This record gives sequence, C-alpha cells and structure tokens, in this order.
Amino acid sequence: MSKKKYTIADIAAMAGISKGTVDRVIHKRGKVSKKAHEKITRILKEIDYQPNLVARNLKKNKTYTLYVLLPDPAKDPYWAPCLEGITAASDEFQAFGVMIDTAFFDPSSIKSFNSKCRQVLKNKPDGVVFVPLFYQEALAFAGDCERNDITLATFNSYLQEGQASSFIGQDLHQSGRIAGKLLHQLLGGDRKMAVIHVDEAFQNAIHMQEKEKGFRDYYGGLNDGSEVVTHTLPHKDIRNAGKSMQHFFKAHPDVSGLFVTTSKGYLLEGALPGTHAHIPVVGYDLITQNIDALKSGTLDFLIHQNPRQQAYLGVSYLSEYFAFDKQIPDRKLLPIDIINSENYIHYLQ
Amino acid sequence: MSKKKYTIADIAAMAGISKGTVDRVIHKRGKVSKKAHEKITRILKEIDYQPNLVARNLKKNKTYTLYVLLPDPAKDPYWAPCLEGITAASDEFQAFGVMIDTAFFDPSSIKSFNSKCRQVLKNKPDGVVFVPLFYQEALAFAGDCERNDITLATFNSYLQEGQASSFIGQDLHQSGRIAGKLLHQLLGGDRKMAVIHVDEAFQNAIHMQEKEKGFRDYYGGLNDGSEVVTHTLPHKDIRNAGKSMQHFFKAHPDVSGLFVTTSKGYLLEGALPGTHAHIPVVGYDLITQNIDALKSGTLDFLIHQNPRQQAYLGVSYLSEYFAFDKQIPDRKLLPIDIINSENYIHYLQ
DNA sequence: CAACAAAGTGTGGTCGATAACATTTTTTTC
DNA sequence: GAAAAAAATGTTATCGACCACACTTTGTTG
Repeated sequence: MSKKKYTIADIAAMAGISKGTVDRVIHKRGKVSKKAHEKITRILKEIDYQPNLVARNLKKNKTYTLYVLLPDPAKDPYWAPCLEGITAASDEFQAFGVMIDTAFFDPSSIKSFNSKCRQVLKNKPDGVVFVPLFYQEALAFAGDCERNDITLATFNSYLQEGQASSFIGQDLHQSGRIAGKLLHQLLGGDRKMAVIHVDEAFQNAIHMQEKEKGFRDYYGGLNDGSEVVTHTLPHKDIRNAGKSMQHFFKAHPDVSGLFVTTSKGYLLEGALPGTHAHIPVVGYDLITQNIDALKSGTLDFLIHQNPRQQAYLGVSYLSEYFAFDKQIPDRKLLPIDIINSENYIHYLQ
Repeated sequence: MSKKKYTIADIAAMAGISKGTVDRVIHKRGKVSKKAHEKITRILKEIDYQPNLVARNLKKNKTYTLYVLLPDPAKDPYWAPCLEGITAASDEFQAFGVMIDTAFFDPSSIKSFNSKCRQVLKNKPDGVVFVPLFYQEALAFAGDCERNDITLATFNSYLQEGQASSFIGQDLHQSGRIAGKLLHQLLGGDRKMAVIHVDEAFQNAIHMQEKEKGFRDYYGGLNDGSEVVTHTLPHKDIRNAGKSMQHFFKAHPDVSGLFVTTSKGYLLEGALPGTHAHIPVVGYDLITQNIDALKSGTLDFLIHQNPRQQAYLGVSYLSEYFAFDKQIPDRKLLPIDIINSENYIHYLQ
C-alpha cells in the first residue's frame, strides 16, 4: 500500500536534468525540448510521482477566502446545524490558509438575498458556497460569480451543475419513495394515503412536488388499489392547521397515513381529529419541534436531510480544491436517513 | 470568522527578539530569560498564535507508518467495505506522509490473529488500527503496542479507551432498542417477539448479548404485556436454519416479529414455515445477501453498522494525529442507520 | 579582575515545490 | 560565419517552522 516518495530533486537527478525543467514539465509551462519532456514524462509515470502537497502549499502561501451564503438560522431553525458544519470545516482548513466568512439572508425575502449577494461579490472571495433558494436570482448570482472567476458550490436546492459549480444535496424523488415505503411498511397495502404540503414559502414548491412525485411513484408501483390524495395547508398557523385537517378528514375519512413534505410536521400535534389521532405520519427534518413530536408519537418517522453535512461538504470541497488542487465532484447525493424516536440522537450535532 | 495569520518572524519582530527565542518559548525548550518568556507568552496569547501546520509538517518531513489489522474480507464479506474506507483515508493522507499497510487475519482463528499481531509489531509502525475481535488476545496486543509506543485505535468491537487508545463503533445496546422500536412500529404493542442469534463464532457473543439487552430493554419499557423470547441457531447451515425455525415456531406459534442480532438474517429466506412466511424481521448489515432479502421482502429493516466509515475514521484519526497533532477522540459512536429497500443504495460504497 | 562556566540569544541551513531570473545552447537571419 | 533572436536549461531565493550551532551576556570562582 505504501511506496517510496520521490521529490522533484530525485527526478531531476534520475533524468540528469535540473529541477527547474522537471517543474516546467509537471506544470506544462512549456519551454522544454521534446527529448527532455519525454524523458521526464516517462519517469513521472514510472514512479507515479505524487507532489508533496505540504511543500507546494507552503510555497504558494496564499490565503483563500470563501463565503457561505445561507438562510438565516434565526428565521428558520432548519439551517442552524449548517453553522456547525461550517465551523467544523473552517477549523479544519484554517491551518491551510482557507478563511471562511458567512452571510445570512432572510429566506422569505428575495431582496435580502440579492442584497447579500452584492455584499459577497464586493468582498471578491475565491469561492462561494450558497443555497439557491430563489431560482432566478440564484442563477443570476451564479452568472456573476462565474464572470468574477469565483468557484461555486451549492447545497440543499438544485440549481445546475457543470463548469465551476457543484451540488450537494439529496435525491428528493427517492426520499418521497422512502416515505411511501415507510408508510407501506407500517400500514400494509391497499390503503388511501395523503400527501400534506405545509409551507407558506413558494420557493419550497419544487422540493415539495419532487417529494410528492416520488411518493406517488412508490404507491403507483404497488398496483394493489392504493390511492394517494394531496392536501395543501394554506397557512402554517397552528389553529388553521387543526381546522384544515378536520376539514380534510371529513372529505377523506378513509385516509390511513400522512406524508408531510416539509419540516412542518410538528404542526399536526393536536391538530388531528380524534378519529385519526394516531394515524401514522412521516415528516422531514430533525428540528426540535419534530423531535418532540417523534417522542410523543405524533410523528412516526422523520427523513433527515442532513443540513450540517451538506454545508460541511460544500465548504470542504471548495477548501480542498483551493488548498490541495482536489477535484470538486459535480454532484454529491447524501444518504437519506430514516429517523425514529430511538435513533435521532446520533444525528443531532 | 477569518483572522490575520502571524508567523514566528512576526512575533519575534513584535517582541524585539529573535525567532529562535520565540520558538524556544513555543516548544518549552527552556534557556529563555523570564523577561523574554513573559513578553512572548503575552503576545502569543494576545494574537492567539496558530502555527502554520503546513510549514511545521514540511520541516518535520517524517513519514509515518500505520498498520490496519482486520478480519479477512474474503472470509466474511462484512469487512469488505472497510477496505474502501482504508483506501480513501490512505489517498487522503498519503500526501502528508502517512503510509498505510493492511493485514488480514482469519476471524475464526485466534492463532491467525496472534500471528498477524506479531507481524505488525515486527514492522514497528507508528500507529495501529485494529478490530479487537478476541478480547484477551487483543488486550495483550494493545499492551505490546503501548510498550512499543505505538498509538492505537480500535473499531467495531469495544476494548477499552484511554491513554493511547481510541474506539470507533456503535452503541450496541441502543441499536437493539432501535430494532425493538422498529418492530413495535410495524406490529403495535402487546406482542410476542423473538430475538434470533445466528452465528457460529463465539467472539460475537458479547455483541449479540448487548443487542438483545437493548431489545429487551425497549420492550420491557413498554409495559403493555409484550413478551420477548430468545432462540439461538446452532449452525449457520441453511438447511438446519429451516428445521430449527420450524421447531421454534412450533413451540412459539404466537411470535409475531423477529430480531436477528447478526448479519445472518438472509438465512431466514425460505427458512420460515408457511404460517410465518411474512413475519416482520429486523436484521443487521448491508451485505449483498441481506439486500436481496430486503428486496424480496424476507427482511423488513436492516441496521447499518457502517464498517466503511468505522475503518475510515480509525485511519483518519491516527493520520491527523501524526500529521497535524490533532487530538484523537477517546470514543466515537457512529449514527445507527435504519435501512429499508428504498434507501439502502445510498449507504453502499 | 581575570578566567571560566552557565545562561540566554541570534544565525542560518533545512524540508520540497515553485518561479523569477541568469545562463547556456540552438536556430535564424543577413 | 558572425550577430541577433529564440529556445532550452540551470540557479537560487522564497514560503514558515524548526533546531543545531555559534555567539553574547551574565554569573561565579579562585
């Protein structure tokens, strides 16, 4: 597994050529005769030369600045774990000259997002990790970054891959399928299921739709007479939730399982009519209210989107790209963790 | 978040003293007047000096050797993912002068383990990552390592923490509870459950017992008349499994859920009598046979012990310890992943 | 108060990669 | 074939931490 390490000086000696020329070959800086070029290339291949990243790094001695742009955790606790991920990555790469700044935008305000984008651009960072919550605006920002030679990584929401841009997140369609499977496991087949959309923010619409599609895809594949209906809660106000759900169950008394496509599952606590008080529910995200609902039995399973890890990886990818010339994966899909009241603890923090 | 970086030369200039003296203070090498010592200490604290790890590393320019000692994946496929984890860590830290060798022992042979231990010691590595499958022998080996100033990390099985030794694994008791919760979710309360131990290897006994305890702990806490019985399959031979299970169900026809405490859950495929063919089963580990059983419906849930990540972290911890003077955590408990037929794919590889 | 020991301090080479600059070799031009 | 231009190659300082060694200051002894 291990093998001898060669330095540029070693290679130069082997080739009977100065290390300056070796370096020129390695970095394709030209001004090398093809005779020398061939000789050195052959040796490099032969010994599978791996440059000493430590030395390279020291010589470069550049500090890189990264900006992380994400929704304000104070406005939506879903984002709070991201801070830990960012801090962890920051601690790890600080010693390698990567400096990380953070900016929060209001997830309900495009204006706030645009303003923070301008702030980030003004600081001319080497890389930006951000959550493209608002599609059009995010696209524009990505364009700005590209024009300014800023390397990008996005997480949580899909924007686009390619060039200087990477995506870290989850397969939402599949996570909908998983919710379907879980309810199927709990209830058996030939049932009527409901997809409940609870969110006031339009920018989550695509997420919710993808999840619903996956869910319906799973139940469609069963071909056992199962049925899926959809209900959208107009407001996240808890009193409205109760009324709305009672209304819904009057129209669909035979629904025997719920899939809540957002992190608002906890709103069902006390909002379900007595007839359906103990109906199985699958929801999303390990926010404290949901964990309480998991413990109390209102929610049966949560699907964990691992925001901490998403942010951590986004920062890590860019840091390693700048510090160690590592390639950034175009797309990284995280595992879709299934959480119940007994295993949630390991996914916190 | 980011802050200015100071070098030893900076500090020396600030204190009006040469960098040699600054270095002596930093490393407590003595031979410094208390006047100079105070002055430098104050400045160090003031600016929160963080040495440039890159430069430090380059100067040291030492290559560290690690040995990973684990059961042969050819004898038990459970261990195969560890190799990927080791390779990933190896690729990552090779550039920082960490070389990794691997040795396999036969998980059914203490002699093989001892022989490999001797081989490892003969190579005098700086650190060893190993699976302490055989408790007494592992303890002896750990002692040998300590005497030879070899830093240790263990994974999968618990040995002991402290001094130069770290443990990476899972909370087995809790994973038993999780299995209990899953079956409870699938079946509801007031049921009779069975713990099935399927393994020929005595060294897994402690693992199996811990899981059973957790499982019983969960069902005991329900206080709803639930009952748990235990059944041990003497051999892993599939024909015996069928006979043994038929026997078992004759004695306990009212058992409505199974918890298999090892990775041998797939052996139940076709081994359950018609009366109990579709009884819910929770098992362990993402080996291919189990995934097939998950797809076919013989198994409902698997608990993932993440051997890949365990090995990866073991190697990473030691590598970072040697390369970057990072502290090794005494104990790292990994999340206990719940797997069904829809989300297993993300946990492979 | 020499002479010497001990304590404190400063200097410069090293790790390996990098690139600016200096030097040598080859090619082109009249 | 000599001068000039172009191409190829060699040399060396640098990044920051580290430490052996050289050096200077202080303290001690006869």
